[in-house]
Amino acid sequence: MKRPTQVDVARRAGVSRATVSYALNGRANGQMPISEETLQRVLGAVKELGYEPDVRAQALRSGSTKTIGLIIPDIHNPHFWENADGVEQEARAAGYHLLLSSMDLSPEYGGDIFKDLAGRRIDGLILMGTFINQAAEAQNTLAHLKRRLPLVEISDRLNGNYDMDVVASDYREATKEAIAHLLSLQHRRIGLICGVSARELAEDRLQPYQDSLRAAGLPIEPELIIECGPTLEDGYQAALKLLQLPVRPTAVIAINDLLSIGVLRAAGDLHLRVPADLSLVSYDDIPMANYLVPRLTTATKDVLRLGREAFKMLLARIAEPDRPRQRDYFPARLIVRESTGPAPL
Amino acid sequence: MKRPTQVDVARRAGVSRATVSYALNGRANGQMPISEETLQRVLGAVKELGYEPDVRAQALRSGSTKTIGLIIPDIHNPHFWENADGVEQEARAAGYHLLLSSMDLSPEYGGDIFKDLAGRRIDGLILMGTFINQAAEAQNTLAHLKRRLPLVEISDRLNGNYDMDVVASDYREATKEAIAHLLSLQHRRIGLICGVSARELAEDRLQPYQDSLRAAGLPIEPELIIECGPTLEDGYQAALKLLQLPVRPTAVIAINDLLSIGVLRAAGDLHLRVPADLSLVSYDDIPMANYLVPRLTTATKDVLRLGREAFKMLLARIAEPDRPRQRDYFPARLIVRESTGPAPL
DNA sequence: TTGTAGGCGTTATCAC
DNA sequence: GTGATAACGCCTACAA
Repeated sequence: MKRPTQVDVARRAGVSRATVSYALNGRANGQMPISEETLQRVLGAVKELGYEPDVRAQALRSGSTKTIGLIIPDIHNPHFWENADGVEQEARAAGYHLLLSSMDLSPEYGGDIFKDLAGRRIDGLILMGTFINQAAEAQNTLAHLKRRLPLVEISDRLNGNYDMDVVASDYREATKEAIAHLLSLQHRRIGLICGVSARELAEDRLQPYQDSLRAAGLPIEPELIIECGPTLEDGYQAALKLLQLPVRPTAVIAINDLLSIGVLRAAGDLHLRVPADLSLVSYDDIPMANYLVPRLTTATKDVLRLGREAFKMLLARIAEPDRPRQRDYFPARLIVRESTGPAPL
Repeated sequence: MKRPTQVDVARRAGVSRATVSYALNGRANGQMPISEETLQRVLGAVKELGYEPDVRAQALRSGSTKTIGLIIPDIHNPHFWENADGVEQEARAAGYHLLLSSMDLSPEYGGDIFKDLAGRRIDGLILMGTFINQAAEAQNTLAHLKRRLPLVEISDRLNGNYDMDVVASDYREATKEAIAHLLSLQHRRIGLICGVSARELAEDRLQPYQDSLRAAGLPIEPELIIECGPTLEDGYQAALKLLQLPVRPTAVIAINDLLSIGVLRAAGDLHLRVPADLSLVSYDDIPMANYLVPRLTTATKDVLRLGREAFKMLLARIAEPDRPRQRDYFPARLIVRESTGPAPL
């Protein structure tokens, strides 16, 4: 069963193809006036035939696909879903589609997305995480990209290397808050579980962690900082190692809530109670964080909003490719719940 | 900066457009032989110019977009993400893209996907969950759809209403196992938290729950069955209600692991220990289930495999639209971990 | 082995 | 106001 095309509609309505096109879109632009009667005839024919414009042809002709790409670092972390949610909400409202790709699925820099956009399938791209910065090769690709494609970054720094639009929100201040919080609870040995898919993703926590400790006159002990991967198991193993140190830390900062679930599990295995024996702070405030036992003390970004703003920015750049670079910053803050308490004696 | 097209490549290589096309695709079919030398010239030109075929034009011409749709019921449940993962893995390998849509994002039957396919943007569609069956209107839409579009269902029943390919896996047997497990632990009051986005999604647990209890000579008490929504908070509230009943159940079955997290939280709030005071069984075996405290006793489907098989089936149907209906069944089973134990006295 | 020509369904530019 | 006609970039008979 073949689908009806504009030609069929035109025939059915007794007009030409061009007229059909005008009747359907031209009106919106207020450009081409169409007589009310023809309009109705066309619309009628459209309905009778169940005609739907072919997006592919439209895209080919108009150059725009009404689709944007979104690259996230790790599809298994709920944190990034929320972000995608925000982008999607806004995109949907604007009539755009979302092509989601995750770095851990397609390791070589979201290969598929890049291929897609090379085939002009997307009108713009939102990148999450400055980790793209790491490799020189990626730098090149990106610089190259920026010339052909509207790009927005959701980042943890306002001024990355590229001259591109950015919606930023970092955990620097929140980390200072967190350390201050732990210090005020008399913690002096504070471990850090640094498990992300790329090192750069953790800079905004690693740095202030060290700074704050130094500022408090505490030593930075390498054995207290564990780098690992981004999975639950990674968090679990890292915590196991950390908590079996000769002198156990009394508090642990895990770099995200997902890892924290692994930490809680490790604490359980070692018969440590949280927060009585061990305090735990993490980041992201994923929906689950407030339902775990204990509820997590965690830092939060308004991640939904971040996504929405990123899309708005992208849309603006699509509309006006030469506008000046935009930047936006949203603060994060610490939410104290139940996983932190006074250090054991 | 305009992108290079086939014409540019042809000019650069000193051949005609057709030759370029043959050099790039014809070879695969073994149809059109091309001299090695020309091939190299073309490939060289492609590389120099950084030419990438325009997928839109290819799609328009060939009628195929190499993209399939996937509709999942609830984007916030990790369980469905894993499923999508399976589909994506297989799809990627076959050079297909995935357009993901979730019922809770676009309530009217994955509106976007349907629009996409109307605009011929997808070559096939995978549906998750027989819940689509519910409304008569949806029935119609679907029957209509099946005529134009390869369709595969990932379902909990082998024989749905439509004559369409299906990859099935239900929790019937696993539920019987679960109840038997609980009964053997001396539980006699077993609550059920039935929180899904659509009632039909729970049939394979609700039914055997009742059957098994009856078979064991136990009454079906309506107050022990709570229906609620699919979110963490829903699970939490439902559990709170259930656990504050005049005569408390000693065991609870939550219809999925996400809800279970809410249940654990509620138990915590009421100072009930799991499994000492309360046993908990759930379903899906999301990655987190094995890291929660306590680790969840839960039923598992090989959900990754389900996704992969579904895609393979879809691909086969795309290739051969009139092949006989295919069905596949994969069993689920119960994994006993730490959240179940002997009933308190 | 390679080139020519026509068409996929739309939209934009002209005349009428 | 409306109707031809030419692109958009690619694929594929068919002819050379």
